Amino acid sequence: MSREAPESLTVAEWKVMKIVWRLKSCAARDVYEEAGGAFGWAPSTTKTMLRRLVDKGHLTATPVGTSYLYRPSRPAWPSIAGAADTLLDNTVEGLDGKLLAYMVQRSKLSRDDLAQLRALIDQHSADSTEDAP
Amino acid sequence: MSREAPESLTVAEWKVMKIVWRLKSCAARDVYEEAGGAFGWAPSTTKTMLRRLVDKGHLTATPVGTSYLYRPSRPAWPSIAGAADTLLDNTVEGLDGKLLAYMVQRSKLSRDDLAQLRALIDQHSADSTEDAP
DNA sequence: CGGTGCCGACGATATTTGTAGTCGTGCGAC
DNA sequence: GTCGCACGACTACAAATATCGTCGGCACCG
Repeated sequence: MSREAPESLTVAEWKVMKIVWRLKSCAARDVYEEAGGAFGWAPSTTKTMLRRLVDKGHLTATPVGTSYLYRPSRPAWPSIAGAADTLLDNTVEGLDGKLLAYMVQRSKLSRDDLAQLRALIDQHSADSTEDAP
Repeated sequence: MSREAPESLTVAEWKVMKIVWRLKSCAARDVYEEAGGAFGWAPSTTKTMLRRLVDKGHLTATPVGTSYLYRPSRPAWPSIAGAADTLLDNTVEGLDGKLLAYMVQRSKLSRDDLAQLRALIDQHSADSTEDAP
């Protein structure tokens, strides 16, 4: 079976991915220095994570000299969307409004984002108004 | 620091909690009958989950006759908000706009919810406009 | 050249999850 | 009264996770 399933990330893996996504492309060192400071991980822990992530196909390692250059095999978005799906799925019926509101508040969206979101909402509102017989 | 933070739920635990949240208050039987049908779990699996959830403090069990009545110790909201926090936290800088947009689309919000969300966004937009230097 | 240090590979464990079987017991049907 | 059945308590156990340590090798310093 082709293993292209989006193999969801574990908590520890997210932490590493977040770093690599931000750095775009980096040496193991970059990652474990940051991870060390941020989560108090031993270098080996981070190395293990990197290895696992490569195994799982989340990261790509390009040999460079004696070492590797790590970079995300795919953009962050699919993973985030996947996590969002899970969240929505876990959300109890009727609480999604509250959830979205909460998230809008917690996240600091740019004005652009807010504008786009509003447009989207307007559009949906229109639709649902029409829907209503 | 004491981590009274709502011991986050595992995937399997969410499934159970979702059922109990919906039923509000129920017998083990109610849960494992539903779980059996929905996820194909053996009754024992569900029972284990219930026990673990009680242990972790997510559920409260009130003795009733020879059995127990299970009910959520806390409303669903805090758990959901916690999951939302995690998601936002895991979200790479700059993708939250997209994330919110995605979620608005995926979730089927009621017109009321949409209206409220829009109001919230308008308010934020106003704020951020003022903020703008 | 010989030593030193860093890198990735791999192995080791402790813990958590997911899934399920078994057992003693009391409730209610005969 | 007795028998079986449903329930909760406990146990089991494999797989996944989270965390590290160690080892062999190569690149560079001196």
